[in-house]
Amino acid sequence: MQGNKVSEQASQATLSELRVKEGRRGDSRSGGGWQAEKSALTRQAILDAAIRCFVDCGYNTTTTAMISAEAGVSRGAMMHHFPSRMAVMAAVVAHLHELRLSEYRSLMADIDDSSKQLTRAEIRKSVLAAWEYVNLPSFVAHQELQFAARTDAELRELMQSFELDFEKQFLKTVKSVFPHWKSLKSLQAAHDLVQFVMRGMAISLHQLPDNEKRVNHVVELVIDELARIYEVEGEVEGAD
Amino acid sequence: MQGNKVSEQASQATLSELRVKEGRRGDSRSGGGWQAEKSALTRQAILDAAIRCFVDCGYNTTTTAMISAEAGVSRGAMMHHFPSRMAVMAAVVAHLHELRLSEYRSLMADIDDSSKQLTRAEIRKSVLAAWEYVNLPSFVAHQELQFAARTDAELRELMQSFELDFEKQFLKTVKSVFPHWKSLKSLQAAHDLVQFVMRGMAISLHQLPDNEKRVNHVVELVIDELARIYEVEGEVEGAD
DNA sequence: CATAAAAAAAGCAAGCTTGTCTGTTTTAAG
DNA sequence: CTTAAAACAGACAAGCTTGCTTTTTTTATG
Repeated sequence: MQGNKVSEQASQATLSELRVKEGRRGDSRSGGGWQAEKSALTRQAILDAAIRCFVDCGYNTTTTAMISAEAGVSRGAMMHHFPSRMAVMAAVVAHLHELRLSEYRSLMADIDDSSKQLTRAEIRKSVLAAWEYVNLPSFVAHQELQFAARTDAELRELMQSFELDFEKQFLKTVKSVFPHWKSLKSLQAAHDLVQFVMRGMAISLHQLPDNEKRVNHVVELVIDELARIYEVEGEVEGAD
Repeated sequence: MQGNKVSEQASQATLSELRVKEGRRGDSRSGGGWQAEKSALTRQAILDAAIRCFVDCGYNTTTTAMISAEAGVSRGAMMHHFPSRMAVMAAVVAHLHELRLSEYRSLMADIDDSSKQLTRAEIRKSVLAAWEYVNLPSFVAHQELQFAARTDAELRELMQSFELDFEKQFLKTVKSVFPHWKSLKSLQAAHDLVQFVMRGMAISLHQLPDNEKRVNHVVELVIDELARIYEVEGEVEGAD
């Protein structure tokens, strides 16, 4: 039905390499348990492989065989860790939850915080960070899941709690980066504006011409608008 | 794999009704050819059914059997009109191209045009029209196609020319509604901003809480920004 | 009415995906 | 060394989807 090839051998070797890196036998100086460690290792390999599959082939067309091949493990081994396809998806959802938060925080960490006043340069950095963020594999993979969840009740229910928590943590991160933005209401709206624009661009850019110029122009508009919001409402405490 | 039911009998009867409405036999007073008309009728029924399937079950999980059942025709009949699954998709793409343009123009037609100066009320109307637009079944169905096209080369190539033309017609419509917006460059950017935001909201709103309030707030921000852009650049001819 | 063509309906084989089942290897423990 | 459990590998049947083929019905035409 579809012929997207995932990275052929790029990551097949990863698991093996990690295995030998750990010392192949009897070398369980790691104390606690080499078995558990190995188990966690293949688990991670499967989860990472699933993310790559989502990015390259999409959620629906990703088969269990595809994931196991990409991870470099047999289907049997995979079914041992995850008894069903949906079990893999559930684990991926949880994995992406942490990964995305971590990556976003990392991107936002580059912004000069704790300055007394919020400058336009910092706003710009945060918008560009958001743009980088939606171009990460983790975001694309999550987008595949979220999009599929629209018409997949089981997946939707599975993701629901994670989505809620992510929203909370996401906004929390923004607040910590912009502690001088007083009005929570306007900050929420500004955050939403940025996220909506970024998501819309991330989807549209795949097959549009001149996307770079258009994206840059819209990014500038968003920066302008954020600066305006901050001026008007951001400094006034209890304005809402 | 997934249990979304499309409207059970809502549209099964549609085709039959249309058929009897036309007079069942010998009543070919329509002159030119009842056969061709009937053929076009089932064709339309299949296309409309496919759109409903996309909205309810998504592109990937929509099977040929699903479409034919929803359209109220046998799979054999469907294969007669469209020799393969992808042939149906190609026809749907072409159909949606016209449908979406028509619906968007209809939504934008409510705006008081030909007024000498662009008012904030008109800007508001256009933004709300864009929001209505992305909530139409036609848009959702197209979004399913476009999203699937990211990882489906065949579908992507199929849609490419339509996407380009749609962009052109889309912007053309905007220009005709806002003839007083002088700077084409800023109009393009404003249009992009609105589209990106709307697309982002349309995707996000499916599983977020308080979406209505948040959407409304962001809509207001976009209106503010558009008004600002129009003030700054819109009136100045040849500013770009 | 007869005939050819179009349209519609139904059946069938091939391929793919999932989940389970059985067998083998590796690790931990006595 | 032996044994139990975990991890791994591969094979299998069941179900579904697609596209093709065959048969029947409907329409157009002489």
